Amino acid sequence: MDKLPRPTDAELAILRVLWRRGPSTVKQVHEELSRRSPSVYTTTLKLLQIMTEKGLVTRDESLRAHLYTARLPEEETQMQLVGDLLDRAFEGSAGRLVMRALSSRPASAAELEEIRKLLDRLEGEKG
Amino acid sequence: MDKLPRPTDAELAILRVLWRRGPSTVKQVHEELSRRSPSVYTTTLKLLQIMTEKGLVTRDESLRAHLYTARLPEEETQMQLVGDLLDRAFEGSAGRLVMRALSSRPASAAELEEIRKLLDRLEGEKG
DNA sequence: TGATATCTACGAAGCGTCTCGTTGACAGTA
DNA sequence: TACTGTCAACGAGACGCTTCGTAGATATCA
Repeated sequence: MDKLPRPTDAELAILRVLWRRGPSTVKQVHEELSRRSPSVYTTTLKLLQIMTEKGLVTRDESLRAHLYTARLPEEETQMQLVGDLLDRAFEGSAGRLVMRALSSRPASAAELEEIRKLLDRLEGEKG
Repeated sequence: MDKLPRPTDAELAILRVLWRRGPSTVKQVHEELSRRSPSVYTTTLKLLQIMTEKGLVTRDESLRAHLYTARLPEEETQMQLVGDLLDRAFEGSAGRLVMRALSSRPASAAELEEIRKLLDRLEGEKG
């Protein structure tokens, strides 16, 4: 039953807050978001309601201030988003996406090392 | 003057056709798209008109059947899209995006090798 | 010339996203 | 009880995306 829709930009911003903070009230999410760009409380509320309908978040109504939680962990959503972009713009080729990512942004030496290890592991599997 | 907007899904599908075929008429783009999912000619036309307004494509009107061309090459658009995703879902960390991409889709041995070479080059630059 | 095919242009409609104002429920406090 | 603050719910409006129907211009051909 569970094909969750791709989150929109505004929804993703909310998910980032929920991943960082864990279960949060509308007020908490709103304060976090308003720190970067001021907005109105009810906008955040409305988005969380829509996200609940879509299944992107779950809601605990046992307290007066409802608690919202991201339904999928950050890693899973990231994989979904990357897979999506892969199909839409890279004809499914992960290799080319990686090339573009590494060319467009510098990665730290530690990250590069980690990627190298992942490559070793992947090539080992094929081996 | 040139901050082009991020192309939508339908727009990206059209851009893919233009990158593959080069300058094309509405009819050619539409036939290519309809192969995968049937649609109406004027839908493709309307999208190309909007994309012209946005600057995503340019139009050569010298012939009766106008010729549309992608304004940016595929590589550049791909870098823009990856950078966008990086900011929206990976807090700017290219390393983590690469990890997710490689974990979520198998890459060919040749691609892995190419990535390895890129890593060598990048680490060489850092010295 | 007149009929037909091929194009572009235009506008509207359905839908989703995002924002915001208003209302009403509920708790705490004087 | 009355006042105040906090919260969710609801609905409307603006905008963008996508689709499509229709109209009008232009070429082709009998």
